[in-house]
Amino acid sequence: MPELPEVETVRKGLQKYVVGHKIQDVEILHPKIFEGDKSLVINSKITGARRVGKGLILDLDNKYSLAIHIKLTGQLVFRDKKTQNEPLSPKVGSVPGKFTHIIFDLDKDAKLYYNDMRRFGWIRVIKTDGVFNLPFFKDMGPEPFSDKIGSGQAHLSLKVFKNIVSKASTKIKPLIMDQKKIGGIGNIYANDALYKAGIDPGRPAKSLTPDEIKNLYNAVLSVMKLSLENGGASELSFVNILGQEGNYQNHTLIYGKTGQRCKKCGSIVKFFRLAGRGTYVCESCQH
DNA sequence: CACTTGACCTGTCCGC
DNA sequence: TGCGGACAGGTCAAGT
Repeated sequence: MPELPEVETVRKGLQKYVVGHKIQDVEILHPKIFEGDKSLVINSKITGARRVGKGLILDLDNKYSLAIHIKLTGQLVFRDKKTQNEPLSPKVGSVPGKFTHIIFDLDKDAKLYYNDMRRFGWIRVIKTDGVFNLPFFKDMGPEPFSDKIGSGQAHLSLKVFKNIVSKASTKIKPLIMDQKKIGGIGNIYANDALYKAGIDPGRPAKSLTPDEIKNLYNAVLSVMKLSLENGGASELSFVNILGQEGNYQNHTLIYGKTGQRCKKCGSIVKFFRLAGRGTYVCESCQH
């Protein structure tokens, strides 16, 4: 579930609360999550928070960076004297908690906790100028909104989107979720965007007409913009930097609505598996 | 090469 | 009440 809007929500929080702090120590409670030598980041100051696709980068003032991926259930929660009384979502519980695996001890009595119930996520120490040598970042496709937010990743303009879609024989849903082709789109927004654009997720990408491509492009931007405005979707474990939930899960168009009636035509929403992923479709609205 | 399946994990939900 | 099994979704590795 953490897709572009969720990860961007975390990035904004890191920028606001964590950037400017110095890392005094790193407590590694679960070694698998933290890759690299923690002594390379201790006593350095955090100078910036970037996002590339669904990945995060904390830049330090010593030419090193922390690359972070929260995968499905990762949480980054900041606490200091001012924020320690802010209510935490039940999805966090307490910090440190049962699923706290990494604790960054920051200056000014602040801490940044990394929680991850399923432990799929990772934090890597890497040289700042080597971030894009990591395959995950190197292979990231162009992104929606990168002209306005993000880190200078190539921009997914309509022209670029058309070029990607019109050439691919892959089914349209797995295509737009392929991070190498387009950065940031995951299952929730792929489902909602295809529904909004009235396109069958199983259509071969190159069968889409220019109008359909344009509609889908606008639908992707629209659902993600709404989610950004709502602080992301908190279906599973997602919370922002203060441990608070987003609200897009209450605005999904078709994601998670199996058996309910389509808001456009009243047909029953169907669920099936496409390329291994849960897929929701209104068969009378999506062609 | 494209595509599918399994692995990584654990909480939640459903049926019996 | 409890137990087994399916399921959730991001990415990578391995298999077809």
